[in-house]
Amino acid sequence: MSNWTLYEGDCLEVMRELPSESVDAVVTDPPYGISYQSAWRDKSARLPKIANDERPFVWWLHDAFRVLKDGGAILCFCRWDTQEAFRLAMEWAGFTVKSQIIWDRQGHGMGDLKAAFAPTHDVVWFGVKGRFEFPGKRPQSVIRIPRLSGQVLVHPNEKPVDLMRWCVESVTPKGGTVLDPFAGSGSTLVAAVEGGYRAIGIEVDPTCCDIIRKRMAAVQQPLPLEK
Amino acid sequence: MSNWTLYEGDCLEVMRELPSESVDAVVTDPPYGISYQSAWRDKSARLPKIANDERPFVWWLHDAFRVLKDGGAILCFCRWDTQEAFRLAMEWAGFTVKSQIIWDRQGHGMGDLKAAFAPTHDVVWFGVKGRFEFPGKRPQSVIRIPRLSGQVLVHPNEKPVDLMRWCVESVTPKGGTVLDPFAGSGSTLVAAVEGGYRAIGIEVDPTCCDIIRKRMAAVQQPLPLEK
DNA sequence: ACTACGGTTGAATCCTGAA
DNA sequence: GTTCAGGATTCAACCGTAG
Repeated sequence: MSNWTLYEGDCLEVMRELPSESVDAVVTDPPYGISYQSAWRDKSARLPKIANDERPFVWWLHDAFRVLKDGGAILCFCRWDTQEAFRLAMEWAGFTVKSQIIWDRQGHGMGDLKAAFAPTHDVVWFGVKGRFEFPGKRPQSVIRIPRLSGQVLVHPNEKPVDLMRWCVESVTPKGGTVLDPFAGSGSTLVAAVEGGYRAIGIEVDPTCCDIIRKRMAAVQQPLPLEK
Repeated sequence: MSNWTLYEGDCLEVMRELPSESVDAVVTDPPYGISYQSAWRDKSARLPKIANDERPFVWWLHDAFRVLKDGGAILCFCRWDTQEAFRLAMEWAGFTVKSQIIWDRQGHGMGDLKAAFAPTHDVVWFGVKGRFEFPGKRPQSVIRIPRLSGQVLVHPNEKPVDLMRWCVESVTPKGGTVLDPFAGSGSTLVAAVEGGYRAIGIEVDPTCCDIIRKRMAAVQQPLPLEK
């Protein structure tokens, strides 16, 4: 039996079916706007980008709270200018937001070249349900891992596995279950399963799902041979 | 004639008297609104409470906007959990908040040891009035400078001069005027004057003012002798 | 009286870097 | 090495007051 599951479907619908208090941690990178189903596919289809398409997609947080065990944790990626929406929604969903974590990715995109600092970081909110305790050493609020370069990307928003491993290991009890409702390129699942955790992923885009299954097949190679 | 001025008094009263559009940059570290008092050891050894620290102290922002030249910038330090108050108030005062900057100070205090990441960063909001342009290279959003330890003067939160120099140089035109309405230990003034800028400081605490004057006297040593 | 709540006090926690 | 102080804290315990 496999220690990971991928649901191909809308995360709101899938999460509704997941049992309460069944996962130890939620680690995810939700979309910001209405093109959340697949920013990637939209891009290749050359849909025009709407300037104010920055509506944070927070509706999964309610079920995320229900599905999480008491004493469990959530790590939610966001951008500096949408962070407050996610922080508020997390609180409203029942989480206690305990920390702002900074992913110092050391490389930047463009932004406003004239009048804005080159953004080399992303924000990750850390929230808890009930009384949480770190499974290991207390981690620090800044994590410095270079972002993936454009050429190795299989997904526009792909996170380094090292980063996701740090996330998972920081907040999940050994062997626990990690849920990523926006699996995307699957880095969270790879990191979790490689680290000996159980993983549940949800992804609506079929192309992404194919990529995830391919990546996970490689991970599933006999673990003892690795490392 | 000196290239720096220190006003000993309440920043709201002093700023009211400053002429409009007279400074190129505001760089400051206001009371966070966390009612902080270090409670290590016994009561008698405690440092004095920071004035105006009960709630986020944002009332200076209105005059800060007026006093700033068009095209000028503001850098405002805050903590992750009070940052939103300052961002909102900056926008209300007229600034356009362009960037969130992270000071990775690489050392942390205590916080919630069980259920919060060790906070090793502070947030700095970057706002502009009108059309701003960086005087030099476009800076990045994460600045990594170790915090001071041990040699604290009076404030529990003295900033490294290197950090303030980076702040001042990033946003102030060469030889411009920098205003710090919460001069505190005076690091901003030291950094500005050392860098060939003009500096205006305001500080309400007489002890802090003495320390600032002492530090600035050292800075005023013939500059050519310094490195 | 007994609980409920708000405000204040001090103990305790762990990691880092200086001694 | 090894000890030790110190840290933009949080939490529990303890009041006093109010309902």
